[in-house]
Amino acid sequence: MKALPVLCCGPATEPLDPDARETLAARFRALSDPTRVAIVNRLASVDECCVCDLNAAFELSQPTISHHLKVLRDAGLVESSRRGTWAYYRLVPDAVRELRNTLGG
Amino acid sequence: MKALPVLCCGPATEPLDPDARETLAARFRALSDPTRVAIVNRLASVDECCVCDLNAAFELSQPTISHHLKVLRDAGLVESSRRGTWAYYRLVPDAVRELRNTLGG
DNA sequence: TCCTTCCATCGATTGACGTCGATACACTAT
DNA sequence: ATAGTGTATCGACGTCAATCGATGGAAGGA
Repeated sequence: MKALPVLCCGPATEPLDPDARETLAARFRALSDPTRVAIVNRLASVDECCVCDLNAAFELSQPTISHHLKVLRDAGLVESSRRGTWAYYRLVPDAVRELRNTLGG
Repeated sequence: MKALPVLCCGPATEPLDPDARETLAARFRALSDPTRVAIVNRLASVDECCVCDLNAAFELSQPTISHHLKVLRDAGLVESSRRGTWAYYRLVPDAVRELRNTLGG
């Protein structure tokens, strides 16, 4: 996912071309679900988290959690790595920071 | 719409209760559409805007624009006032700032 | 009063999303 | 090999959202 230097909603914002609108909307959409907000929130306080812990933490089926993680991955908000049998997910701080910056400085 | 002091995604975040998850997700969902991002972006640079201008600016039907404005209104991101025949929409800067703050300081 | 303009709402349709069970895949241990 | 566990993907279902045409309502002008 490319960097997104343009602002959308803060002071001194410049007009957005259709591409930028789509990109921004896609990123906000990744956070438009309560479960995904909660996942990101949890990752923000934990640095790294096993999927099995997330499965236990949210009263949702394992495929549903896996789906939400994929949405967050596709949005570039989280990244994963397998170590042995387990998959660990981390937040991508730069992605969150970029998203915050698009809301104005 | 109430204030939302809790952080969701930044450093030193605290766990979110289900209510906060819903509220945050609802606000992000309001920005999960390219047209709504563009509307907010436009309002951020203009201070006030007539609906008729928005209807002209986006190649969508008048009911569709009205629908998006209602979504943004319900999310507390914009507010409107009628003067004569025309309706004027403004950004609610505090709402945007709050949203930015939930992404971390 | 009647007509026109601007905006909001209604009803319908189409497409996208959240959820789950079933299944497939990867790794470990026996 | 075989069994078992942790994760990802698939297919399907129900629900919600985006869009439009049609309609309603408010304000102003002839």
